Amino acid sequence: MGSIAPLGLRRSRRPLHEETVDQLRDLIVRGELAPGSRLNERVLTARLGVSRTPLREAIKLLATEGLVDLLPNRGAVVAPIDPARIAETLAVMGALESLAGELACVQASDEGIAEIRALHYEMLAMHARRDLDGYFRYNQAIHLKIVEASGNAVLAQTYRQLNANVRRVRYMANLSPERWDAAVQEHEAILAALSARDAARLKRLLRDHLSAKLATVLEAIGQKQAA
Amino acid sequence: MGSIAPLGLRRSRRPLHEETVDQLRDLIVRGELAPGSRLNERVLTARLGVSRTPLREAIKLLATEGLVDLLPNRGAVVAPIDPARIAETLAVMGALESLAGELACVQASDEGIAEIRALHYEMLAMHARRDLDGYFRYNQAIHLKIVEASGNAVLAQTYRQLNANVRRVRYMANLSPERWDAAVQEHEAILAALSARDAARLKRLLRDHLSAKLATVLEAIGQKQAA
DNA sequence: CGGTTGTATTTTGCATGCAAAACGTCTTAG
DNA sequence: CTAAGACGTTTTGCATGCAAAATACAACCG
Repeated sequence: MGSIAPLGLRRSRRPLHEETVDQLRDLIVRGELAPGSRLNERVLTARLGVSRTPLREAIKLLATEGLVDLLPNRGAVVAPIDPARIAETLAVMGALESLAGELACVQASDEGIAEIRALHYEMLAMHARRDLDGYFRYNQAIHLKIVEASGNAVLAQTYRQLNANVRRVRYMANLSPERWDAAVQEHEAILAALSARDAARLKRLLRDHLSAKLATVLEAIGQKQAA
Repeated sequence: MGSIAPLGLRRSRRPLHEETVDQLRDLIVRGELAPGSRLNERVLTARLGVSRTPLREAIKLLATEGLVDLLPNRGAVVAPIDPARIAETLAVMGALESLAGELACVQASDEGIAEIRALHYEMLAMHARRDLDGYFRYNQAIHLKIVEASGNAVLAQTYRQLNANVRRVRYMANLSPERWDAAVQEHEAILAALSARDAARLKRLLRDHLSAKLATVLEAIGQKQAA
């Protein structure tokens, strides 16, 4: 089922452990490795085509990101999706985006804002087509761009790290049409505030947007667990 | 010169790579491994008494914390103290503490607040004695307690991680008497707002306190680099 | 028949080995 | 005297080996 390790041609410049981190994180975020499932080293080395050393380094990194739990002497498991933890994470991300919005209103270049606007329209296109996957992709890209537009690299990295954990939920959550439409409206307002470089307003909008997302996500998780 | 590895009695329950992360982080934060110095694996294995495997795992973890920089095929160096990066980090920490304060006003138990008050008085004692080291220790403890009192574990962990990077500066920074006194005053106000569970006020105080800290730290770094 | 203990197997945790890349040095040509 | 190149050494990156902890299983005892 899973794709075989590509092997062969390694443009040697990318360290194997980094590559492995990215592959593993992707498997976890996309849910291909289910929450709670054990990370057997022998199995994963075979699947990813690397030896245990870089694999173990990768697992430890992902543990600090909260994507896996380390059980001493018993290996690692994919971290379960804990609604309380997701809520906490989104609260933190809300504070970060809020700060990012403030900074972006001052720091962002006109080109940067233009790029965000472009992504916004791409997202609208996905929304019009009811392409949920594409929508999520552009949605993510927009939020990330805003965070990057803050010009604060530490902020951006912290945000990305937290985000990995939340993205996992997406593959379980089906947005209701109403919420989807509302989210798009919120994005319109966000873009307008950013374009006007209205920091106070953007800050508030981003925080509210994240709050709404939190509610949506928690509801989705609730449904999933009830099912 | 450096202390020899303790060796011998390992209460086997603590994984060696974790132990190594903590030891290495401590060496870096305390400045015993100077910013910019290379992390030679052979040297460090000898110094810490572990083999290369857990050491390398530790180095990679610290890289994600921003305490070391990884140079592909050329090992790792202790991350230089970059004033711009410190500033960015403190901005993020300000947002986090600000959120933590808001939450703590709602979430904290009376006992939790009492403990913070106790730490505050310990800190005052250190201030009265002009014990800068002790002061810093209690200062840290207070800020950490506030963050923990938010009841948001993700927030607390994120904060701690960022904090490691800032703590390094402390060992270079000598507070001016005026700034020191002002900081103590700010802490008085912070404690008062927390005791009153005045979220809006605490939020603002914490943000301002961090801003002042930022200014202090940047100035200290400037002096150090000028020297 | 249930529970417990002894044993084989698996799996992890750590140490070490091996090849390739980087680094330093010495030589030599200009 | 400088610069460039070749060679030897060091160091990293990854793979693998080995011992201990954990797990699974089975026989034995109650």
